[in-house]
Amino acid sequence: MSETTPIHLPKTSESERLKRIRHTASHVMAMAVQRLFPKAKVTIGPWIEDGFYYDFDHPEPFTEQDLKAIKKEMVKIIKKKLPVIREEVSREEALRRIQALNEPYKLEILADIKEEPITIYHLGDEWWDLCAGPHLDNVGELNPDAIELESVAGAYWRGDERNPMLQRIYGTAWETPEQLQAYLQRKREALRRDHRRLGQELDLFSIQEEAGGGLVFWHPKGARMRLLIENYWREAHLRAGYELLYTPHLAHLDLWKTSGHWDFYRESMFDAITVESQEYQLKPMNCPFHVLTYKTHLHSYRELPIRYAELGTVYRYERSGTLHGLMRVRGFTQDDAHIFCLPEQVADEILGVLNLTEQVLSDFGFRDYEVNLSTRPEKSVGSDEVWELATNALRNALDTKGWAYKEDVGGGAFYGPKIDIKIRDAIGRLWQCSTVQVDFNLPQRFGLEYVAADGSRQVPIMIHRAIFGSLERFFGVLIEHYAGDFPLWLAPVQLRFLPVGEQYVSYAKNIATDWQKLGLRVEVDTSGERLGKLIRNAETAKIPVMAIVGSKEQETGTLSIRTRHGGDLGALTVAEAEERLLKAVQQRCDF
RNA sequence: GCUGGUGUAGCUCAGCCGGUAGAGCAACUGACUUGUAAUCAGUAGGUCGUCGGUUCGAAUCCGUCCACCAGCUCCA
Repeated sequence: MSETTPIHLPKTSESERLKRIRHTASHVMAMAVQRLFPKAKVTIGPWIEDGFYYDFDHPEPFTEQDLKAIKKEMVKIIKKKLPVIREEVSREEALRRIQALNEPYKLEILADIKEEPITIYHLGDEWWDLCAGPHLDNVGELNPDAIELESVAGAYWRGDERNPMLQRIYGTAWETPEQLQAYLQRKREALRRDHRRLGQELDLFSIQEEAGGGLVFWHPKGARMRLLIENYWREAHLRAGYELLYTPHLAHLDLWKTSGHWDFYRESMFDAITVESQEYQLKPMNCPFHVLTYKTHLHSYRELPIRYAELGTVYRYERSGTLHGLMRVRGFTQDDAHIFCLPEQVADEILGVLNLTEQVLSDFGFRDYEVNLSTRPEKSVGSDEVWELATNALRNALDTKGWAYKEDVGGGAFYGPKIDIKIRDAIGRLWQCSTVQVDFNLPQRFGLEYVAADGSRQVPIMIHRAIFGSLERFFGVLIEHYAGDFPLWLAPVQLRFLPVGEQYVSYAKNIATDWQKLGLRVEVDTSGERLGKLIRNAETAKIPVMAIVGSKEQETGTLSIRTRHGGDLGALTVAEAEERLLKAVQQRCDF
């Protein structure tokens, strides 16, 4: 693939200077807004990793034009070089001053501040805000050419949808104009890689209004890639000691009541379907089906661990506003697996999952991860001891694996703690894909058991895990990671023959037919265009290898090879080209 | 679901204050006989997202619903 040099830009949290710049910029923006729109009430305006925002309560929506005017006003304020002055006041004094300004949201914020004295930051003597800081010493330190107001969006007061909707203005501010340009360049790069755009351009998939939002159609080229991904996955799992299952897409609603999903997950489930006065539920998860499969036999401790894997398609209700290309959909296929094991096997099994995950992800080009361990949430089932045991098992596996991780307290599933693995893509973005969860809940609910060495019946421990997470999302991430420029082994079309004239089409077709039989994905361009156009078309289709055929090639039994990244490689015999192709595919490297 | 924006040909988009649609690319046809990122000419292609309203007349104004986009909220 092409080596896109990652642009290194500090995040706010990594830079004390940026924190000050963005905090101050946010206040300057708020001041500018209130000068232009006296009806605007201020709320909060923190820094975020790439910039800052400020939420306003204002009766009319802000427009793009308004943003330009606000930026202009900010520049005026910056040019005044107003000093930023910190003042400490008593709670009473702060209250008095806020009331004088008639800022209701500030009153609420004040009520939430526990400490005293209250800190206030003044911009000269023209404007002030409650704020903990830190700030620049003077607004004149802001560089107007390193600031940009980006967008307006709705946001609930205090992030609660029962509260009034405010208007949030997003902005970004940097130390230098060069940094701002690099940031904007990174945004353009993300846009270039957008899987929704590439999915259409490369004809990989579609989501159609006629069918409904969040429902994915895999087109022939996308389907070829999915098949490759699935085949890889099945082989890897069979080698790792998993058994493969296929289970139905729906089941009696009662099954979901037994599993607990009806109680804990109903808001994400489609409504039940009534058939012959019985209620059926489209599955939002595969676990109960794997549990039922386990239950079809009485198992001995000698059989454990049992590892069931399935590419299981699930349907989840997602609110319409949250759908997003392949990343957030209503129907998707999980690469799901459930491991039933003995308590003493848990640590090893989790380690095995982490090893398999690393192998699979790295084969797809992802070698950089961010790992989170999520602990017990408020809404959950099971005893404290059981949670403790499960959480420790995950911790131990991570320690053995030697992976650094962060703990997300309260971020676990309702039925157990989990490890989440985010993968870092070519431009440094993180994507949630893999997950490993210990589940002490479902086995109990379904009365799972095995016969122990002493003949007693015991409850097995269940581990739930996915590596890709969802094939749809993983495909989306792959598209963005490679910018549609897939490695040879994954490319939907690996090679295209470009005949210089129509009389060479049959020569190309003969080789193409042979190569197809070897499992290579090749095609012949029969459009009859000139070579320049044929190359251009192959390039825009991001086909990794081109084989040019004309009189020279036909006479000598050769192919002139041009690769997408290596340019013209000159003539190779058909046999040489074939060998190199097969080898490159097998080794998952470039031609 | 909420706030704001958007929806015109397969794709990207133009179409002012209302007078029943246009470009480029793609597609198709023909000519050109072509050698490493765009040959030329022609043809065809649209209930202007949906349904309703205002009007003599609606792509254009109003309402509704749907979808998408930026966020919020949610997210096993």
